[in-house]
Amino acid sequence: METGQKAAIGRPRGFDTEEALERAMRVFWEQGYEGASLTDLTRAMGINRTSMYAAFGNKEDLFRKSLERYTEGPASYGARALREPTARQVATALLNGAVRATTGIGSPAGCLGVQGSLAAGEPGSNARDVLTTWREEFVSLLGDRFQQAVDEGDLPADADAGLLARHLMTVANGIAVQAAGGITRDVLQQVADMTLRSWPPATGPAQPDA
Amino acid sequence: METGQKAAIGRPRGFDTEEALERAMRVFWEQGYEGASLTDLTRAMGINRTSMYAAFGNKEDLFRKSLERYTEGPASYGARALREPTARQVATALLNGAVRATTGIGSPAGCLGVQGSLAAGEPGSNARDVLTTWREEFVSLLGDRFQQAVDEGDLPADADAGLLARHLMTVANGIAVQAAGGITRDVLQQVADMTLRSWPPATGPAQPDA
DNA sequence: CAGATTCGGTACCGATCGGTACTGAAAGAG
DNA sequence: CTCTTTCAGTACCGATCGGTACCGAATCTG
Repeated sequence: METGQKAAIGRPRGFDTEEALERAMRVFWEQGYEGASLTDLTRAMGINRTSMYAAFGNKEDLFRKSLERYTEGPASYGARALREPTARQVATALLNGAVRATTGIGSPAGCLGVQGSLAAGEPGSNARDVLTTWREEFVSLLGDRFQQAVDEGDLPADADAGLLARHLMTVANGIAVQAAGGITRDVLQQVADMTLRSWPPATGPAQPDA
Repeated sequence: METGQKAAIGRPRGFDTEEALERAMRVFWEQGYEGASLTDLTRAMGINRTSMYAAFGNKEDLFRKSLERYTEGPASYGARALREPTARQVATALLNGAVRATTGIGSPAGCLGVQGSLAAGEPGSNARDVLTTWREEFVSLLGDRFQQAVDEGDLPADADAGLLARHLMTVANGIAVQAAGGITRDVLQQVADMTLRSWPPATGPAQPDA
């Protein structure tokens, strides 16, 4: 109904839904779910409240759709990374992509999937849970990809695919936090390079102290 | 005035300031600055609004004081880590401390210094900046500590102390994000161990692909 | 054209936001 | 005791929150 076949009858919509969603996404990205008011959102979208509710449902729906757009836009490096031919290339593409996406010159600093809502009061708890699920789904896919690499002999047979995925996600999310704090792209790229230089890290028992 | 010499005249305060601050800290920790309403805070503190304003100033002051208490309480592992005798022990204490603090059984999941406010609207921008400064101050201290290790020969002469500090902070903050998403202590400890197993990572040119 | 449908805009809903004036009681000094 | 100070509580402030009823205008079908 909202985005199905375009209704043949009635006055057509006077604004570009995709353009409006793009602008809403950026507000959520910059200010988080709770920090983005309807006034902030509709002002950035260039439409009024009524049109927003008619086109997107409510604030929570708008947030979900913004996250979808974010996934297919600024965060599409994640899906691309999963399709890289080797585990090392997957890791490299993921961290490089995270650095680029969280420090884009024309985009808000940080990652919508992290700073959109980490902790929230009751009215924002749904948005927080949506983001948690969003992150965990990616970790799961990443773990599957690394397990495939183990099965193919691309990673050592005793490698813990899930742990490698969790480790990489931890660094990627850490990069997002640094970026939100204003750390520059070149510094974060050095952090990513440093992580990748010792990747895959050993999964076995701890190495003795140097 | 607020916490100086106890005024000899007038009715004495009917609640424990430290206890009330501890409870406020936990609310900010769980719900973030914007997600914690005055009603949430005062209800948890067991006092009414008037008493809170008289004792702590306003919501922003209460947040700052909660962060101070957090620094000296749940986050005191940071200062302790800086006093470890070797750079490796500093890194180990920091990551192990982060894992423990963000997954404490009786405490909210995650780190107040991260999820307290990463992105915010205008009314919460001060709190966000306070936390950014808080994190950056620690990175600075950590960098100083590693530079000292370089000077002492505890780290290689060509090691980039600032970058090592940034890298470690990135992992620590990433751990906090995972913890906020409900990831368990043992998994995060494995992530920390994995990071420490290849620490200090090489600072030089990238190693060739395996 | 007539009729149906949706547009964008205003004005408003009850609830909650952070913050404060006011009040009567409690506890100090003298 | 009186006087002063601060307590804790209620009730309220204007502003803003997310969300909606209503409107005239615009644009479709037939």
